[in-house]
Amino acid sequence: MSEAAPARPRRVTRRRAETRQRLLDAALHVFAEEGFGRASVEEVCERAGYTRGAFYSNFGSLDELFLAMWEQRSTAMLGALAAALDATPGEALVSLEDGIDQLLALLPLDDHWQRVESEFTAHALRVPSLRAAMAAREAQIAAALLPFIDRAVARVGRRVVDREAFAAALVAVHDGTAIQCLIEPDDPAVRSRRRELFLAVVRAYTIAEA
Amino acid sequence: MSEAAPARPRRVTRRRAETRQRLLDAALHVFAEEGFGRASVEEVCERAGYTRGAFYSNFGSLDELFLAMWEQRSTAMLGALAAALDATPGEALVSLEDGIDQLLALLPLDDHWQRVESEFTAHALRVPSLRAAMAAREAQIAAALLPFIDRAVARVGRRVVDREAFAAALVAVHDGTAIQCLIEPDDPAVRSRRRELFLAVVRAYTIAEA
DNA sequence: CGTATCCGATGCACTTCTGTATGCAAAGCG
DNA sequence: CGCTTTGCATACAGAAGTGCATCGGATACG
Repeated sequence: MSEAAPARPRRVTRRRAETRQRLLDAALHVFAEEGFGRASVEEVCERAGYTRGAFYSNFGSLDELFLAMWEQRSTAMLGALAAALDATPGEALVSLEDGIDQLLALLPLDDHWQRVESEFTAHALRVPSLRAAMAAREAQIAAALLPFIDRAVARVGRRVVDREAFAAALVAVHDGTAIQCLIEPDDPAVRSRRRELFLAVVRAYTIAEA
Repeated sequence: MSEAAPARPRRVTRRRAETRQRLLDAALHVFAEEGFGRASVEEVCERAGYTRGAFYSNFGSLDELFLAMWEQRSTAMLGALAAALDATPGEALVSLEDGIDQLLALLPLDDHWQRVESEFTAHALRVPSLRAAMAAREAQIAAALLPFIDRAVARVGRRVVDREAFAAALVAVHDGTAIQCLIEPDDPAVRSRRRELFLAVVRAYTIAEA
């Protein structure tokens, strides 16, 4: 499932894993500061405290590194989502508004990540193999999200009509409003409009349970 | 309002204007193909049929060129919008669905521009001066859109409740779904879900006139 | 037409990045 | 405890880009 191993995937020693992780962490910062397009292997390594030898021993290219980064991020996000849902007391019904607020709290709007991801998305659209990888991953995430959506919607006493369409709508609204929040981070109206839009979408794509 | 003049703004001769325009046109293609981050002055010049001398005589940097490009684009878009506004036959009532279809037809989803703009947006978020310029321009566009929205909504027999919020929601939905359309350009379901989402938003932010 | 002024080409010195090939220390294994 | 494998540093050769300074042909203009 995962990407083809970089060079020689002989074993995954502890040392190697740590180096990999530091490179990944450094890369996020470099991408955020310089932009994904202007980032160089050199700078990522320097920031991580390694040389290019370490990089090419762990990844084949910056693209490959990014895909690894994305997998980490998305699995972590799914994990957090699962944890949050499990933590909520069983069947307690919540108001729709409260449910939305809880959902929005789960989407942290990390500036760095948001910027990097949108930039990489644009980049991936240009490279067929990357686009395919991204679409596949996207589908995987959406599939993993569906059961959560059902549960969350049930908690506010509603039922989803078309799950696929609803999931796509949520993603679109999230992406679109996230950009606005980043452009004008200090305007509270942007945030409240974001909330309102989420509310409207949930109302439109679900119906109140009897 | 516009940026500081590139190098020496002595005169705007015909020759100079043409060179400028060719550089701008070439840049759009290069940005679209290579990505804004990976594009080089060199390649833009080569594609335009000039050397770097011409470039630095007209622009101070790629950023500066892009801002010029953006101003051109957005003013052209506003012009087209105004033209469409004037061209629509007076008061003929249309069904909501037809209205949405007409709206979607007006948003051509130009691949090149869409990609370039989203990438540049991410880039601009990193540079305060660029972000300010972008926010200002964005506000200007939104203001220009408002009258169009009012008229369009009136034509489908409805009335907007909160115009600002509605405009922001439309932009967010447009941005979010545009990305999805670019990621999976061949999936018709994506397009129809886009239409459905627009419908839902219009229904949520407007009320039927008596 | 003649000439003063532009405009872009050309050449250059410099920096940055790439990818690989080789070497060496440390970690794993019998 | 010695030997093998692993993981990263270092060295190297070269490609590509940058920004400037200078020059000559083109252009506008009286």
